[in-house]
Amino acid sequence: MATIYDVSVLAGVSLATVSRVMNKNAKVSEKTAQKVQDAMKQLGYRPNAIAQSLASNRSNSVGILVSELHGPFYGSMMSGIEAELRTAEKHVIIAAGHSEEALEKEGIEFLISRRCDALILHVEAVSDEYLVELVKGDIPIVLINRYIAEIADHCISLNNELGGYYATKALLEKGHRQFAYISGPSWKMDAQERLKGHQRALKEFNVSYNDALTYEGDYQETSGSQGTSYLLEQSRPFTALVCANDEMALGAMTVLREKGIRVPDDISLMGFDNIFFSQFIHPKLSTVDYPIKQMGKMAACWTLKHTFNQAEHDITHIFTPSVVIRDSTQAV
Amino acid sequence: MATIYDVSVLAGVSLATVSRVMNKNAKVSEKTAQKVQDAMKQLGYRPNAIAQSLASNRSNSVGILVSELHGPFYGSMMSGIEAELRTAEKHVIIAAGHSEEALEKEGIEFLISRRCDALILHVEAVSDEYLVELVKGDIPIVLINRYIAEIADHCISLNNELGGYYATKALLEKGHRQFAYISGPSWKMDAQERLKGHQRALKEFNVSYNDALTYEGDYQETSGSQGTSYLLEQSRPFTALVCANDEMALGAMTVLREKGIRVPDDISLMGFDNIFFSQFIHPKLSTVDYPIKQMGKMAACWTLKHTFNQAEHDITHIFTPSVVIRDSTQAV
DNA sequence: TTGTATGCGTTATCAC
DNA sequence: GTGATAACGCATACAA
Repeated sequence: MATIYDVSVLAGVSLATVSRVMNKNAKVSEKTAQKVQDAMKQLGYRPNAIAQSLASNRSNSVGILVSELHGPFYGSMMSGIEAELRTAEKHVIIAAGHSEEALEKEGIEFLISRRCDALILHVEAVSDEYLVELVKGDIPIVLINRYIAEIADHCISLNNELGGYYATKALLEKGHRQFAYISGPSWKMDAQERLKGHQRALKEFNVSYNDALTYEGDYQETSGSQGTSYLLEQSRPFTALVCANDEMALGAMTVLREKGIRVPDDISLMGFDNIFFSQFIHPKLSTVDYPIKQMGKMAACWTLKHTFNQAEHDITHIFTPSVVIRDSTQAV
Repeated sequence: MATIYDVSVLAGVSLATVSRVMNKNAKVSEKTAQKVQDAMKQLGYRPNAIAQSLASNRSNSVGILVSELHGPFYGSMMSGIEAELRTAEKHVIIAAGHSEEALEKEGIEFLISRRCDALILHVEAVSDEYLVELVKGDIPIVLINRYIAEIADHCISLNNELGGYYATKALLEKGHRQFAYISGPSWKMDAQERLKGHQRALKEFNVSYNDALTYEGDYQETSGSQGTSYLLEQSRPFTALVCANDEMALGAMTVLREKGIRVPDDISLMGFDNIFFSQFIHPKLSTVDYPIKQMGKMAACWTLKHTFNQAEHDITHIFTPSVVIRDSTQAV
């Protein structure tokens, strides 16, 4: 693979000059520039980004850590980030943390070791302290879907508690008083918050929260199905089933249908996230909108502002969820 | 950020020794090794992967190019690749090509410039010639979902034509004789192949292919909806609707339901890909299984074999699709 | 077993 | 405007 040196020889100029025409950061005469361009083309020269990074101490890339590479949620997030960064001619480097502390740390190490100019992290397993410490380092870091007071200006998050509150309140206002709830993993902050919001809404309407009608899922379809089966077996009647995310709501819907329970006639079903598919399933799922794509975009803007000094971006740190009522809920 | 030099000074040894204990590739006495480890810990030393790459000419990472970062198809593919590579302690660098020639080339350039040790490409817009040429370069490249005869051993692909054939044949065997078809973008190879398979099956059963009952979609839900509306307007009856992928089938299902047309009672619906969601929608979608996750895994194995000399992997180059009959199809 | 010296492909700071 | 040349942080052949 041709190097800058080869180009300089062929063009009959110095290394420095070749570098200059590549980066257009200094005056080079029209004539020599042309010679260099020709030489580059002739050799099929491609700059070695690794060497560039080492020498310049910047890589024009931002690292992204997500829990999983699949799934509608992370997909939207990655797309939102990438789209914004691409317009700024920055690249993304993606790693997966799999919601495990060791892997999340390893992923972060990897991204730092690759000398990303900034990091966008969706982490769930590492501690607040670790993150606070990390942020003190010399590489700009922004957290997505996580709020830590001490480093609030590094956080782009959704008010999950409010979302949980809205979801349940919407049902309460439709007259529902008997609730079942399928939560996310209790160790995940967002799952906790959403449940808290659910409970707050219940309290506000003087409906007692029933622990026996709460099931802890893992945010996947299958656990939504299992949870629903479990809840139905409790033989305590409920008219509304709130799920902590759309995937589990989908699993729930499948089981309800199998058991001949009609949605929303017999049971109203509420999801969370508003993943793209939720509007295509039947009945169309009522849910809470999580503007993850915009948040990804915002995180990308944050990095542009803090790393690449594009000061024109206004950053929204906390996003507010909104209820989307479709066909899976009705008044009781 | 501490460098290897700082560590060597603190530990009172040479640069080379520090390098040795990092890479464990040469004998170092227990004692000095310990000193070095301590120094590294004390300084919070992290090796600079960029510098390592430059010096050693390998990066322990493989580059992946996908069309989009979102969507169930690419999500599964990326996950499959990453899972396999992680067990081999290799990292993954992902870029998006957005099915546009310029962006795909740019993405490839990026990955090469980052000195990935190998590339796994899902490209749709670049030409065969370009790829053949690319493969001649010094970096190992494997293509996923694309078959080019000249470089067949670099391809991991599905027999899309056969999939299309199976899909339609399954319906024909159930007695259907009036078909409508929603295809993918006609410039995409896999869309062409699937359509060909569809036509072959029809021919085999002496059913004439009707151009007026074919709609070209873009593989997205929305186009499935649009296509279905269009086909219905043709007022030429059909009992079976074959979609070139599951997302479009989902869009189709939504429209059919809105128009009061029952699936499968009035119209049988067939998808393609067997995305995870297809088993959770109602009625459960009959489809053609595209083992994209395993194919991703296989592509990863290919790179391990060709780049990192892990010869133990047996590579399957062409995967065979299989029909999955669920609830959206029935005999006529 | 350990140290020295050189090179990897660029950028950037000087001079001229 | 252009050309030497010293970094950048590490790996590695060669010595010791």
